[in-house]
Amino acid sequence: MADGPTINTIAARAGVSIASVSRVLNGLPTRQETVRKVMAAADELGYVRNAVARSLKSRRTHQVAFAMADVGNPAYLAMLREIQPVLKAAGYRLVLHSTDAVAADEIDVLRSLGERYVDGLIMSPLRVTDAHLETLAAARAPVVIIGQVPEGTPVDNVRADSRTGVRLAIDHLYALGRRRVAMVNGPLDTVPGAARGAGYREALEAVGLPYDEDLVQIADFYRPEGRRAVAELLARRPDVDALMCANDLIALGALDVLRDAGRRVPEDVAVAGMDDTDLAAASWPSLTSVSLGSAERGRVAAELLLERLNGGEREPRRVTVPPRLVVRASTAGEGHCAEGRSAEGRHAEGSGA
Amino acid sequence: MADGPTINTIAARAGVSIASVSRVLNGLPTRQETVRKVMAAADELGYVRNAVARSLKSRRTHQVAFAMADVGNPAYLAMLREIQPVLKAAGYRLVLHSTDAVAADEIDVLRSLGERYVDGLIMSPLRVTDAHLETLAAARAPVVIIGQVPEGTPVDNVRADSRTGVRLAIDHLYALGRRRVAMVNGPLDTVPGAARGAGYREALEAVGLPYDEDLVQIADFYRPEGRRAVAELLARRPDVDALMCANDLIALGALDVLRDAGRRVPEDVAVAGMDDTDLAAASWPSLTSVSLGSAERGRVAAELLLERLNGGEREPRRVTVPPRLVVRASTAGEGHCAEGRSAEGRHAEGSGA
DNA sequence: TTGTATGCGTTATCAT
DNA sequence: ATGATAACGCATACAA
Repeated sequence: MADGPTINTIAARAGVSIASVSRVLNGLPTRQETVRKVMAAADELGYVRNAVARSLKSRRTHQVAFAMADVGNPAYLAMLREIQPVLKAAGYRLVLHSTDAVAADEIDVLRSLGERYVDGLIMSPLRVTDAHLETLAAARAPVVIIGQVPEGTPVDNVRADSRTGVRLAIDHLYALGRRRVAMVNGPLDTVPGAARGAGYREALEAVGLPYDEDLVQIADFYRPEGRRAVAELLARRPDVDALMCANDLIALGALDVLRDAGRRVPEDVAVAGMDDTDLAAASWPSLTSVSLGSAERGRVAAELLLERLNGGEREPRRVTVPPRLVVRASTAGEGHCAEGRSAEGRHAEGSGA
Repeated sequence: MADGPTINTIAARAGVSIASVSRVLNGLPTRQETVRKVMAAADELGYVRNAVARSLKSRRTHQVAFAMADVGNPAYLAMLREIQPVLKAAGYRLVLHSTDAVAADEIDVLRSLGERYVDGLIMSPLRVTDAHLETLAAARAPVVIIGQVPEGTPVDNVRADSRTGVRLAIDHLYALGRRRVAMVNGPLDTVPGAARGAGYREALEAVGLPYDEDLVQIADFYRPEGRRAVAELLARRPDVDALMCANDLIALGALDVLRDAGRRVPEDVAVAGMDDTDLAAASWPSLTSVSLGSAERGRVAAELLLERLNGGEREPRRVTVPPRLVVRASTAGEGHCAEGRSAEGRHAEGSGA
């Protein structure tokens, strides 16, 4: 852990100037003999370039930040899994921020771009406030937002379409013959909650089912909340034959309650979730879920950012990633584990003994 | 995104020297009037300290790297979830590396410490080779290894004890009256596989059960592999009444197969996993699992690193985190969802609409 | 081809 | 209390 050698050390050792050392290290045209001497000295001394000094000079850190609301959230992790390799391949390091969905923290991250420790930022805020937009406009580095931003905001923007996502699921349930399709939605004052609620109404209308307030139940986006909500719903409307849940955790809660109540899934009640997290494939019965393309959104965001880092200025771009319905046992019915059994062998075991 | 102001800009604006600006910004004793002028100028210009220049001068980046084998692995994520807040609280940023468990990549990360873009590193390698140890010895920044390193390696080291972990589970199964306890282990040439195999033999001996080779089946640490292995095992030994699985994914595969075979869990066959990932609580029946303290190992590693970053030199320390058995429905029996229903409401929903 | 000298934005030492 | 100035390690314009 002793102090490492610098180009000065090498220059002295090789008997050349620091300029020559720098040139050799950067592959600029140099006499063979000099190259040899420098490389030899560098090797012997175990020289490694100082990234900080290099950044100060070049004004590039080759670091990119990703600010997620919560490291523990599977949806963000799906993004992270895609973002990481894209950045790595392009020679960028990833700096991770967890903001706990606190607006002030998110704004701090935006401001901190002025410190110039990263070349750009990918951020996925839960909701975008005016303060966000203000800071965003003054951001000192390129930013890509995963989520909803108002029209005209001068940043690249990657969004999901959960509204259409809900429609996909409802169409599917309807096609299976379900006619009393309830919605267990998240809080309506959240962006996802509002969009999913709207999708539900639209979808019912599209298939010609009446909208019945009795069939809508609000739950926070957690499993215990899902249990509570579905229990209430069942008490009020024991005749439901399908549950559209606003995310996988709520859906898992629904499965718990239905099981306890002796309702078979999917025979008596079909259940669909959203987000298509790892948990959907792990549950039993495995859970039909609407993928909102978290992974793809992450990948696209990373690509947009890289484009801007390399290419420089261009018009802000907006990309919407289409949802996709992943049908599993909780709605399909034939052979509970039909799907959900294919490609989930991706998690290697890593704990030491 | 214009070029930000520097202390020179501020000095000019405030009519003082850059030295005074720096002093004010760092809270060193300065005349009130000067402070006022500098702060005013800084505010108006929206000044933000350049972290790169600062690092070059101070030789501290306030960044720490965490190198995990696979961003997708829940065990590493559990570590990350704990590491992140600890570092954040101490004013450090987190740089994430995913090495895909490739030794060469891990060694690259160790070498890259010479670039001085981080002040320290937490690394969790799948296995530690001689090349690792060599590079480790020459590392240019403090390193904490999560995993097994040979006695005498000059780094802080946090380890799990999966051997004892297996014993906990076997004791539990024995106490429940199970007498034909099979082991579905990972490959024996991996560190975890070897340790868990040893734990199994030990545990059997401790409770007075004979070791029967027929009851041991090897599977890779994935769910489909778990299915394959358990199917073979059942064909060979239909009389097993308990399965000790080397990780949760294998255990989930076991549940699949047992269900298809019409064996009730836990009445006919009890199943235990390892790692206590999120999946264990999501499955049905919920899965009894041995926690190897991934979260705590992460936290301890972060604390050890911080200690060294603040305190400077001291003897390398070694911490072993004890395992803990988390009993759920797959072995407990009374009311399938008794446990596993408590505290898994932690994942907020984050996907935009 | 090579060396000298300057600047990147800070912090810190030294005079004043 | 403040200002001029020298590093920190590197890249490069310019001179030789």
